[in-house]
Amino acid sequence: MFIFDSAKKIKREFIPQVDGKVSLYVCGPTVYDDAHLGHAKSALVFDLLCRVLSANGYEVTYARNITDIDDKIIKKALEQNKTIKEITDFYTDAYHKEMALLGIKRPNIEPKATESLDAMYALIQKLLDNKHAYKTANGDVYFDTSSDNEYLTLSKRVQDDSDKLQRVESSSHKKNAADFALWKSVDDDSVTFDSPFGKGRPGWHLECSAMIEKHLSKPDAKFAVDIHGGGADLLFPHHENEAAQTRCATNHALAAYWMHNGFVNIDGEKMSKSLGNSFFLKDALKIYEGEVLRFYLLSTHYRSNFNFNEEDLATAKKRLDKVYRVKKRLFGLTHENEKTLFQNELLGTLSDDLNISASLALIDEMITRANETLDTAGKHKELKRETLSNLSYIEKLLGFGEKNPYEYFQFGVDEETKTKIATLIQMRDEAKSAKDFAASDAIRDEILAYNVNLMDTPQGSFWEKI
RNA sequence: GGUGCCAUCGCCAAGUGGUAAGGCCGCAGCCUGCAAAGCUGCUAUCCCCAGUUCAAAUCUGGGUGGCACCUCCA
Repeated sequence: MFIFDSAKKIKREFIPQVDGKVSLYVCGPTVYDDAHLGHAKSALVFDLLCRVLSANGYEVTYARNITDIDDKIIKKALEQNKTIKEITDFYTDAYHKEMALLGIKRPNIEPKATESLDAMYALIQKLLDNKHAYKTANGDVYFDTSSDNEYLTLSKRVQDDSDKLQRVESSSHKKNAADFALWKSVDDDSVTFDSPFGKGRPGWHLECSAMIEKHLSKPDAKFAVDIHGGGADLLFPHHENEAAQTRCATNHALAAYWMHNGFVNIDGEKMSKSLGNSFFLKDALKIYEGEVLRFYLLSTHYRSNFNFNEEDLATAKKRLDKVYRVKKRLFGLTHENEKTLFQNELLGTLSDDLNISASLALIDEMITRANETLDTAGKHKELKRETLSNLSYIEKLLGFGEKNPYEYFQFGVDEETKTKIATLIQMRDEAKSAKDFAASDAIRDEILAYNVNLMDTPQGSFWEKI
C-alpha cells in the first residue's frame, strides 16, 4: 500500500510500526453546530482508508475525537439557554446519525475532550517539567515554540514575525507570538475545570496529543500513531502544534504518516463558517440519498479540492445507477463470494493512495462487460456468479451498492405515489396486450409525469425515480 | 506581503519520462410496437513560451490564470 505523506510531500510505501496492525487518528468535529459537507468529506476519506487497510489484511485501530470543550460551544449554550452537555450531546448524536446515512463506519474509539482532561494535565505537566512550556503571570500555560528546534518542520513554514501578528498578540503575556496556549486561565462563572494549573480550560491543540497518548500510543514506539489525518486546513497551526507537543513531552514523534484531505467548495466558493455559506449535510440528505452523496463526495481524489454542485451530483448519481442496474439484472440470484481478477485490480488501485478515479474506471468496465455478456448470453451462470461476487466486494471495499436495487431507485417516493404508478403500469400492460399502443403511450406519459423513468423488460415493466 | 497547491476533451476526472483511463453530455447504429435501460462505434496531444532528453501532459526556467493557508474552520 502506498500513501501520500503530507509531511514529506511524497507518496511512499506504507509500512506500519507493528506488523499487520495500523493505528489511525483523525481530527473529528467540534460539536457546536450541524455537520457540513466538509465534515462528511473528511469522515468519508478516512472511512475509505480504513476499509482499504482492512482489505489489505491490516487490523486497524481508528480513533476520531469529539471536541466538546470549546468557546463556540459555550457561546451557543449561553445563546440558547442550554447546558454545555445538551448542546454537545445534540450535535454529537446528529453527527453520528448523518455519518451513518453516508455509510461511514464508527471508529473504534471516539474520545471526548471532557473525558480526556487527565491525559491533558499529564501532558502539560511533562512540558512544564522539561521546560517546553511556561506559566504566565495571569495563570495561562503556553508552549514555548522557541524551545522546539523542529517547530514548523511539519508545515514547512518560515517563522512569521510580521507586524500584523505582533499587533494581534500584543495583549498576551506570551514570550513569542507563535507560542500557543496549553491552558487558558479562566476565573469567572463560565465553564471551567479545576486543574493542577488553576481554574480554566485547555487549549484546543492539546486534546489530540493527549488522546493519542491515552488511547493509541505505545511507550517504546518511534511514532505515537502510524497515520494521523484531518482536513488540509488543520496542517497549520493545529497539526504543527500537536506534533510539537507530543515530540517535546514524550520520547516519540506524533505520526509516521500524515494525510490531509482537500477542501469542499460550493459552486466555486469556499465554504466556511465566516462566509456563512456552509452546506449542511442534513439539508443535502433531504434531497439526496446518503449513498449518492457518499459516491459523489468520494468520486474525486481525497487530496484534491472538491467543488460541490448539483449538476455534478446528478452525474455522479447516474454513475452509481449503473451499479444498481446491473445488480437489478441479477437480483434474486445467490452466489458464494469468490476472488476475481477484477477484485485484485480494484484493491490495487485503491491501495495506491486511494486512487478512486482509476477504481471507478475499473468498476465501469466490469459492469459494461457484465451487461454485454448478459445481453448476448443470458444464461451465463459463471459470469453471473462472478459479477455478484464483484458487486459484493465493491460494497465491502467502497461502501456503495448495498441497498435493494428496487428501493434504491425509488428513493423519496411516497407510498401513495408508488401505488398510483403500480396501478397505471397495470393499466398500461393491459393496453399493450391488446396492442392498443396509443392508449399505452398515453398512460406512459401519465407515469412519466411523476418524474420517473419507465422501462419494459421481459420480467415486466419497472420504474425508476429520475 | 509570506508560504504552498493547481491548470488534461463542452462538463466531471485519472495518468509524474515512453507516446492521453473512466463517467456525463452529443452524434450514428443494434435492440424495442415506440421508448427507457443495455450494447457497439465516433469525439482531446494535455494554459502559453523556452529548455533538458532518443522520448515530456509528466522534468527545469519564465509567463498567464485560478485557489488555499498565514485567524475559528474538515
